[in-house]
Amino acid sequence: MAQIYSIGELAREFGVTTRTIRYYEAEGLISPLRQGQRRVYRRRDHTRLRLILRGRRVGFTLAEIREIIDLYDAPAGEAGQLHFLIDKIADRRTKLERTRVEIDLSLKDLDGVTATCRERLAQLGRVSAP
Amino acid sequence: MAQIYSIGELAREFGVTTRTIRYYEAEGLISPLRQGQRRVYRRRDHTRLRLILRGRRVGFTLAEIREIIDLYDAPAGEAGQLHFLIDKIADRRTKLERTRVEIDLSLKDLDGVTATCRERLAQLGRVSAP
DNA sequence: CGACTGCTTTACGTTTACGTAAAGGTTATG
DNA sequence: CATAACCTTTACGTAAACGTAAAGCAGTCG
Repeated sequence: MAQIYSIGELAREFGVTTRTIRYYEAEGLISPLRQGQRRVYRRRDHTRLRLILRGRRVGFTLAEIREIIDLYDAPAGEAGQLHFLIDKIADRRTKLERTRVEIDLSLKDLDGVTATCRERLAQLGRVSAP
Repeated sequence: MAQIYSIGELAREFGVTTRTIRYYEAEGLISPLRQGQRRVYRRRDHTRLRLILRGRRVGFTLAEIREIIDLYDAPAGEAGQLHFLIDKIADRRTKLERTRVEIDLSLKDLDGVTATCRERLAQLGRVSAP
């Protein structure tokens, strides 16, 4: 029952190209198994890719994403490493929360523009078709 | 009382380089006045720059930002243009709202990682210093 | 058997958003 | 008057994140 995927299946599901997925592998973000030449992706790779793409959409660079993944991947080690990871995550949280605030501000900006548009439309209506 | 700024002042205030500001001008995003050779920025340019930088931080490309700015800048014209602008803004809103959702999901992801870290730390504590 | 489909590697190309000199004009300051 | 401290243009360079093309192997369908 162990779900596996080919690179093409993953690409279709997530709406990216196979090039992108191979690139992430080359950058050390995913490590699929192999059956002969072929890449074989497990559930954890699937999850990993989902997290990577989400990270990208919220504005993280691949380097930032990798920093978390790397640390999370091999933290069997010392407490120091774990604390370091926790700190890194706090950094990412801070960035995300800032971005959230900016998004809310941007939404207000856009509302303002829309309002101005509607006013002008109303004016046009009054002038051209009184 | 009309506030004006030099390019250096703007750069310092917003924490960007003058190169960035000149680049935005070359890309048609800002149009400062000139006094001789020198660029002179008014309040509206100041506002414009703030909006551009915010747009960037929330994940818009300069092309997306310009599309709004361009349309907003010269919409004295027809109703069709105004409707087009309103549609574009709706697109941007949609994108922002999606990003917001993804940010919330990412925050949950990060919380999960942190929780795992803390558990492992607790285990380490129990083992190495019982 | 041949053509198609899907995978592989290698490698150069591209876009975006600037960075980084280089070479020079202009205004204030010691 | 020279030397900063600004500004200017021109132009080549760069990092990130892929795109795209070439050339080839492996299974499978008619």
